Amino acid sequence: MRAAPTILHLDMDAFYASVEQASKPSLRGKAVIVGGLGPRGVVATASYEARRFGVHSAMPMAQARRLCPNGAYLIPRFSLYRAVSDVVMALLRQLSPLVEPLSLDEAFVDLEAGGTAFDAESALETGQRLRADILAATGLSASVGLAGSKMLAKVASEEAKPDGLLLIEPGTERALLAPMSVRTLPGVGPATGEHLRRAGITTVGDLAEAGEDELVRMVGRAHGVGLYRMALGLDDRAVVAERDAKSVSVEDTFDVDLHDRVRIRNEVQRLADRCVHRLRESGHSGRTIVLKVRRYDFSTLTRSETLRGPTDDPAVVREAAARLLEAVDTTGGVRLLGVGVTGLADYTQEDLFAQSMAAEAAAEAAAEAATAGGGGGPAAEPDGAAEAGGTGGAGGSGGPAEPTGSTGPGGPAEAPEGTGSAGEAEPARERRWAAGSDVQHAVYGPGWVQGSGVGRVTVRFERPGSPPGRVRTFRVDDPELEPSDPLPLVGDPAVGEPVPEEG
DNA sequence: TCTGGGGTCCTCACCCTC
DNA sequence: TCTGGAGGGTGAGGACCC
Repeated sequence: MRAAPTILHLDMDAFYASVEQASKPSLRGKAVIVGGLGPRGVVATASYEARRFGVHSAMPMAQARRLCPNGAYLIPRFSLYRAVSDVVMALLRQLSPLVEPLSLDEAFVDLEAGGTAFDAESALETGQRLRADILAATGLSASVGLAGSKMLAKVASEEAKPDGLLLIEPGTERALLAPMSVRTLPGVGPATGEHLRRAGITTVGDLAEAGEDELVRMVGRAHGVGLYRMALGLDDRAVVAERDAKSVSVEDTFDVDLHDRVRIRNEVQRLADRCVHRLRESGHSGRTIVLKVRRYDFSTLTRSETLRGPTDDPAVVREAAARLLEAVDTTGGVRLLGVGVTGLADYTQEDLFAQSMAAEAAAEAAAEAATAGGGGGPAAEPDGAAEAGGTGGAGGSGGPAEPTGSTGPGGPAEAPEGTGSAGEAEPARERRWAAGSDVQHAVYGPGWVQGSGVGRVTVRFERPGSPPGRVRTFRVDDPELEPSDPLPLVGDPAVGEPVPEEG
């Protein structure tokens, strides 16, 4: 029996760029590129207009600017994207409790589990209604794929893009997949694609013909078996609503390579603090600390250390990261540093310590209450507190040090939370306005920064739903100009108001 | 003007224990 | 007592995804 095509894959079209176009009416129909604007930035998303110039995600910004010199280049506004994503995910959850978000703009939905679809016809209806609902709620277009498995639903939505819907009828999978490039399949990236190409395998049909044994020989057990099954259109992975995070990390690429060892150490400490901040926000602690270093030549290495128990203590993570850094040669320069924590838990070593102390205290109290002078002491060592002597860590630099009893609960006061730059008092600095960011002017109202430089900032005054607005230029320190929060794309009560023409 | 950030999963090597 | 193999934990790196 074949599975009914009731797995839905939703993919918002050019999400970040589309949100920017919806929020900035003057950019509709124009090439919009969202990404890092620094000297080492890359493209996160390009609008379909920009893609016509050859711009695509993960491309270096400098290259994008050469290909599309007249595009609008904007920094990402994640808070707005997250808000829009929440609206979309809520619509999906009305269809089924089994919604598996993959990112802000993508998700799988098991329609059958939600009772909203049971065959091709009802699935198509649901998909069309969903696209209409998303458009009404956000003003954005989405593509929908429907099939009997996650892999095929994703292939379908990819084929449906942009702004389309495609259902893969059960029984037609193999014929549909056969002529497609191997790169269509999830898990086949540039390296595997090239590996297969050298063996004369370029299409999904070639993969199926090669056979499982050959694929396992070429790309390894897990990957080979998976590829072969996908080539046959087989995929029985379930839609999973809740996934536990497995790691938390932060990293920074520097505009220019760092050479100064002291500066590098300081950056690692800052990253460790940021990482712990994120770790705590997510309600986790972790046992393995990972330091990532990308050197001047783009070679990347990681060093890790596993502690005896999970921690969310900034001092412990900082010390571990510092120890790991000591073992890394940074001569020549460092372009990226990162600190991460894996082996996540929802308790800490300190919790266990506190538990064992409480258990001991209770045992002592009980013993005292009994006051039978025998004094056998607490019988059982609480297993959380019992620590085997050797850490068994081979090789490494001195073995993992203990999670410093000295930095107990509460953590050190000097740990800066968040990303703030070194907390020295600085003289008043020229205000900086990032392209694409939201502003509010006392006279002209809401707008966004189109560009800035030589002491001037250019602002376009428009809002979602308004006609394209006018551009005005101000001094960067104009007191009437303030940064502001993004406006909602749909349902902004002020949208009816005209944008002031003259001031 | 080369190549972000935050993840997941897999593989391999090495060491240790049973 | 010695030896070999299985299997787990750890550390490092690579590929991939959005």
